[in-house]
Amino acid sequence: MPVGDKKMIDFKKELNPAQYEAATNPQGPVLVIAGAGSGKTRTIVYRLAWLVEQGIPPESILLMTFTRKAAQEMLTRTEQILGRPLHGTNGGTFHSFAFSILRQNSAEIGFPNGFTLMDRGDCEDVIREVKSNFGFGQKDRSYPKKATLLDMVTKSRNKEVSIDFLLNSEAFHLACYGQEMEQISDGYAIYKKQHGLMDYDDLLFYLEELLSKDEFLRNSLRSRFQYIMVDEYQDTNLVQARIVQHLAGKNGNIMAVGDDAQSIYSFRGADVTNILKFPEIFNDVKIVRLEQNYRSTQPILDITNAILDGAANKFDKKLFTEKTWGKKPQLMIPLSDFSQSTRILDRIIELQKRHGPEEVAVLFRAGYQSYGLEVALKRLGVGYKKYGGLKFNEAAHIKDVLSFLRLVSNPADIIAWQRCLGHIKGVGPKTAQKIANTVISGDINAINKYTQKYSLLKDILADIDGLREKRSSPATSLEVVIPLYTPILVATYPDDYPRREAGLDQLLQIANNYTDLDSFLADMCLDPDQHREEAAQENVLTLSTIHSAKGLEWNAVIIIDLVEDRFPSRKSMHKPLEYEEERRLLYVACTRAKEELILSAPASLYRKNSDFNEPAVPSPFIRELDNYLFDELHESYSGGMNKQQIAAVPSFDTTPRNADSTPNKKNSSAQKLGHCTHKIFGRGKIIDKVDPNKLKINFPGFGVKVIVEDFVELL
DNA sequence: TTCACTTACCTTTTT
DNA sequence: GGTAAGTGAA
Ligand SMILES: Nc1ncnc2c1ncn2[C@@H]1O[C@H](COP(=O)(O)OP(=O)(O)OP(=O)(O)O)[C@@H](O)[C@H]1O
Repeated sequence: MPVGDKKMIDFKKELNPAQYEAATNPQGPVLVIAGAGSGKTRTIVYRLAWLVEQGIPPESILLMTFTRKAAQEMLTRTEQILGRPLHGTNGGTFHSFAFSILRQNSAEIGFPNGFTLMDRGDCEDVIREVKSNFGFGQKDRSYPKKATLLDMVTKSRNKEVSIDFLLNSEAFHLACYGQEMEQISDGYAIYKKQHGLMDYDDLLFYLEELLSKDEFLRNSLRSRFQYIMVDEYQDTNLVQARIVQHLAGKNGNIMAVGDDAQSIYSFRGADVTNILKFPEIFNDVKIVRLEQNYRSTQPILDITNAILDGAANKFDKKLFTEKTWGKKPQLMIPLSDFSQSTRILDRIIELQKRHGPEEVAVLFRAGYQSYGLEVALKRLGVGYKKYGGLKFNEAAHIKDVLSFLRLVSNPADIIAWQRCLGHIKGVGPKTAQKIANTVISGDINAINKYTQKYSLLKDILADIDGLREKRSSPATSLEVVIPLYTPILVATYPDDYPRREAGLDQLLQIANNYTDLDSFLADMCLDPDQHREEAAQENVLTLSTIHSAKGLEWNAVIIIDLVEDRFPSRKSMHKPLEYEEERRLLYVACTRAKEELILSAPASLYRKNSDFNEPAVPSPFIRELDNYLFDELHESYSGGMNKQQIAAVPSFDTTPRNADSTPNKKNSSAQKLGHCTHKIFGRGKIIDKVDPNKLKINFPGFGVKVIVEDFVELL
């Protein structure tokens, strides 16, 4: 018997009793609902290992996660535990799973010639096309932009509410466009269908359609996937939950895992009621709660609990840890976002010495917030990998090249035609469409007329036809397309083309991993992060958006730009539901830390329009925390970081100021508002009181500023 | 219809 | 200070 290197796993030793119960009871529906760091992911991994040890065929296991990377890591982890490879287990996202099923059954859902997946930019292009075909918003600058329109269209789809309802509930200022948006939405759907295109939402809805109408397929998938596990269930949307029901059945061997306090994707239609109602939807659900946090030290847990305590709807999480030791989190107040980069850089280097380069991460709300730090890191030669933010395959030159390959696979893809042909001199969107229609119709004479007029067109068409006939691999195809495209690249980006050429090389590297063109093209949408892995250096610092950091952990975590307007983002400030989601986002961020947590709230932000540093207020989530939860460090004008002198700095008091300590709004027109002084701008004249606690002040030499009143001293 | 120029408006988060 | 959309000449 080839027992060989097979390890014996002591499940009882590796798991606590609740985890053990969840991992080793595979029959029937199970819900694991528990706080951050309580070992939910670990439970899934051990369940996988346990199933395989019991002799369950790996290919009868389906693992759904929120990124492919997460799935991959869990499978790798399982292999390590088992001490042998795991073949045939299906792990991925709902979207990638849906794609794999749909491409084999495309005719059944009305795509007899297959379909092409669109990324965000393609969808926006279609929206623009549809909008202008309707003639909506012509010459009207205030008309919602294509990005906004697409947001509303997909959000109404994901939340499964009408556009009117959506606008009334969360974008009231757009409510007057409801009728036209409804039309755009319909037009968008028709356009996609006509041109063999699908967006991310279509994958899910068509899969649902297929599962509900094709009983044979449903049953065969059900018997194929006997054991289903879904991670991060709090961030699934309604249609995903229905897909799970189709696949598992109400009595199926389904394990859902999640934490309602970590729901951070409602902006794209995720609905936390999925996890809360799970016990009602499935039969005889075994509910497992985990209460021990194995990740973080007590002081970090204290601050994360305090962040949740401020939530409008309380979470009943009582996490405890045995790591009762540990450093208090630090709140750093650099003088500006500019100096934040250097101060943080100092800390990174110090932390990496103690924890190792890979055990340090910098997290932020939005991708652009790390730009300053990235410049500083590059200057010092500190390696890093970045997750989140701008996507490699959304860069114009990558999309250009890919659009050639898309035409090989789907000639009906007008959006791709427009990209390809748009670079020919004298050809714009309209001509491109005409040419495309001619090519599709196969009218040789008409095609020849065009190729005579546009010499480049001849080469393009010949290459596309050639590649289609030879059924060339993705890499071979790129090797044909890139030389064709390079002159265009050089002409379009005269100062920038070397960098972009390098990007095309990287694309070629990725293409080498594929034999099938359609899989390659789909994965460029479904797994937009793989180029990062491709180029990633080992054992380096991580920079990541918080969304992309979900489920991960590091010894030391730094969160930057924790100031009002940036975190929470300005748009969420006045929308209670979004505001609460921002709070959970901060909770997710802080709970990534095992031993050290540093929060940074620069005292001023550089504003491009005024070309000045304007004072910034720490995030309300920070202001509302009790001071004993963290140590506060302020950057002095000489550059060092000092423990705060309580009296010398403004207090971040959340309680409204006493009315008599500030000028009275009621009489502001009649009454003199007086003067004040500010740390940076000096003495100024108060012009007006705006918001509940902000003042409009004219500082001689600096101009008019709006400043939170805590930051000025009234005279 | 295309393209180069001008102007308005912001810059979440992701499959 | 960068993109997206409108303007007007060719
Ligand atoms: N029973 C246990 N014994 C030892 N370590 C554990 C145990 N359970 C979990 N851990 C460790 O705690 C850390 C957090 O676990 P895990 O990532 O599974 O938590 P999680 O609940 O998925 O967290 P999150 O919701 O934040 O993603 C990991 O380092 C894991 O190895």
